Amino acid sequence: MDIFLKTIGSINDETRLKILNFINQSGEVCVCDIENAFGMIQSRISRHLKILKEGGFLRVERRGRWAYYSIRTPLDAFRQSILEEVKYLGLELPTPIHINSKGCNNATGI
Amino acid sequence: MDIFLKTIGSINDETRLKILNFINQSGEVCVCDIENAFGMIQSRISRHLKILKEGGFLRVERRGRWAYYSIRTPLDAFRQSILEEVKYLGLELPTPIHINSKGCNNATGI
DNA sequence: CAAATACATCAATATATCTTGATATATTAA
DNA sequence: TTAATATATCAAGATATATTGATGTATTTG
Repeated sequence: MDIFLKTIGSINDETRLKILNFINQSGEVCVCDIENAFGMIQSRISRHLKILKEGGFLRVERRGRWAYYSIRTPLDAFRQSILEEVKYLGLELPTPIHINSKGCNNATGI
Repeated sequence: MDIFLKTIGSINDETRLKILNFINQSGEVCVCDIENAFGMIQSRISRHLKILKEGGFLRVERRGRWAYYSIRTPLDAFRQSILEEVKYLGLELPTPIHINSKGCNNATGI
């Protein structure tokens, strides 16, 4: 029950749906990629990623100073069906930005 | 997107999950059935039913002074998968009460 | 080592959602 | 018609969640 509510709660937010969709279509991205793509401050993105991770949708891998987020695999059927549903919501993906004012340019991972 | 969030929001609450599960296993029930079964005040149940209805899970049919709620049919695949998932959460169903202090005893509809 | 980068977390505020009690509406029964 | 029942809705307070800006931590670079 608690896990279910955590999962549901994690997708009960427009920003997180967009982030989830973005990662689903991008593959592996680091926090600053999302930060740049969405034009939102880092703490906000970081918090949403944590919630999506705790909702069971994402995995993180730290490499150097970057944290790479991607869709967790294997993903159970229920979360897969959610991902599919989200995919067809017609959410506009932010235009991918590959170079950042600060130096992060790991838009597609590595 | 708005519809999706409304659907997700409607199941993002423990009480509503229990009500949804209860209706799913009971068939057609009136508000006072749920009120009695869960021991919650009427306005609370009524509000949750409205939210579940707006989330696309329920339909209502008014007959006389009763409002009978049941799972909406046909139900799209996504909401069906949610119902299935909820079904296996191990939520304890309240013991069905058929006779009420006030007079409602329509526990199983009709 | 010192500075910079990438990310996480915290505290404060804003916003949304839930619960309760009161009230409104409609239907039926007396 | 009056009273009672079943349900819906509203207003107020309580609780939860989101956003921001500040700070903390680890890693890399010079």
